[in-house]
Amino acid sequence: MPSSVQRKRIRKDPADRRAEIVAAAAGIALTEGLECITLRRIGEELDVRPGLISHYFPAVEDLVAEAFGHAASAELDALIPAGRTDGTPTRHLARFFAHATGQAYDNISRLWLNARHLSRYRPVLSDRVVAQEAAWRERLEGLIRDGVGRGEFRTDDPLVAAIRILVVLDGLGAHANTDTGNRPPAIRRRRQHRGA
Amino acid sequence: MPSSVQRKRIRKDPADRRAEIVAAAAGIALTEGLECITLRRIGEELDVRPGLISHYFPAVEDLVAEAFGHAASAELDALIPAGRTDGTPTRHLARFFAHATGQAYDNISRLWLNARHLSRYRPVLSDRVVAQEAAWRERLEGLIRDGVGRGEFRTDDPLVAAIRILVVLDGLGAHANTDTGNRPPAIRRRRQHRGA
DNA sequence: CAAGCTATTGAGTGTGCGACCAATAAGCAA
DNA sequence: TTGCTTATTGGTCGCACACTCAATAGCTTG
Repeated sequence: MPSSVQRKRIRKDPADRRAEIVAAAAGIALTEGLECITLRRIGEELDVRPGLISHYFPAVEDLVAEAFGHAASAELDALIPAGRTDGTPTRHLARFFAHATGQAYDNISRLWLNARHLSRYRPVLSDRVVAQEAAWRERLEGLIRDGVGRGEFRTDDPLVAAIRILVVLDGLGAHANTDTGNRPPAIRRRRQHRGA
Repeated sequence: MPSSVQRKRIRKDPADRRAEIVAAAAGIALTEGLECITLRRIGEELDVRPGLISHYFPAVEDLVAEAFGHAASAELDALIPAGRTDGTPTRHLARFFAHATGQAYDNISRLWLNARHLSRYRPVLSDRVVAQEAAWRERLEGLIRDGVGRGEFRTDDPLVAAIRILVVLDGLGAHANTDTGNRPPAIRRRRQHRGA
């Protein structure tokens, strides 16, 4: 009868189980950090033996990379929806800045910081990071290009403008783990977008 | 007679030994990363038993923090000398930019990235990072303030200008582990300094 | 209902880590 | 030279990790 002493096995469809593992790992990555993605930790999260995680991901590094990709691309979709049809570019960009400079974005900043550092040791993760960087850049560039087309923004080079925005965002996000909360207002204040 | 099978003990002055340990740890931190600062690794580096490192640093975390502080403050001194008497602020700032955007700075970028991430888990290190951030900010602010006093730069708020520079530098440095080397020239090109 | 496929478990291996401590010997002082 | 202080060693302990694999049991199919 005891639920913990003898647990009933739950046998799931492999695809579902795999997705479940990735989702759990992505959650851990966001809240606790990528190095907390261990066979034991994920197994505990899903109430499953560590060996099962190994079964789906023979090398943990692959799960780490997958988890990062999952979390990062989900966040990107939330930040700048993929198939924008509603709203103006200006409105979308404003939403982007509002979210990306808010406190709720701290976990994402931490994740990027985490992933960029860990990339030093994990080639598979590194590839994912590079891919996500490209995805974010392209999505933002597309938005800016759209705005330029509609006469809402002015810039000679939407790609460079996008990169500049992302660089500043990365620079601000670098302090997500150490910030004591006393940024000068001039830094905290959202920048006006401005041509190249 | 074999040097490795039975090593002659070398007994050093505690202060010297301690400094030696910190220097070795700082070197490892720069080249291999802060998580490679282990009792075994540092002991090997100095050809000494791991227990000795424990003797000087009962908690490894303290050594990690010390090593980071050592490396970071040494780099700051190399970047912007403490007691500037030679050269103009413009020249010093130019030197600063030249060095901080060069490839030789990659190890420093990696170290900052490393430290900022690890700060998430290591409070002692976190304090050091905050302190070094302040030191860098103040040193750069002093340089800018000097330049403003001499009429070489123009800005209403040297502190904000310094922070902006550092934020961009952090943003660029975030990619030290993943960069594939194909940055658009417009991003690579050193920015002109410009008033607030 | 029976049989087979395979998702899941349980148990074990080897590695590297920080921490701890009694024993040892280097160098200084008497 | 002798003796003392203490820097240094060698060994050990417990823990967490990834990875492996034979045994087990849930589900589906005939």
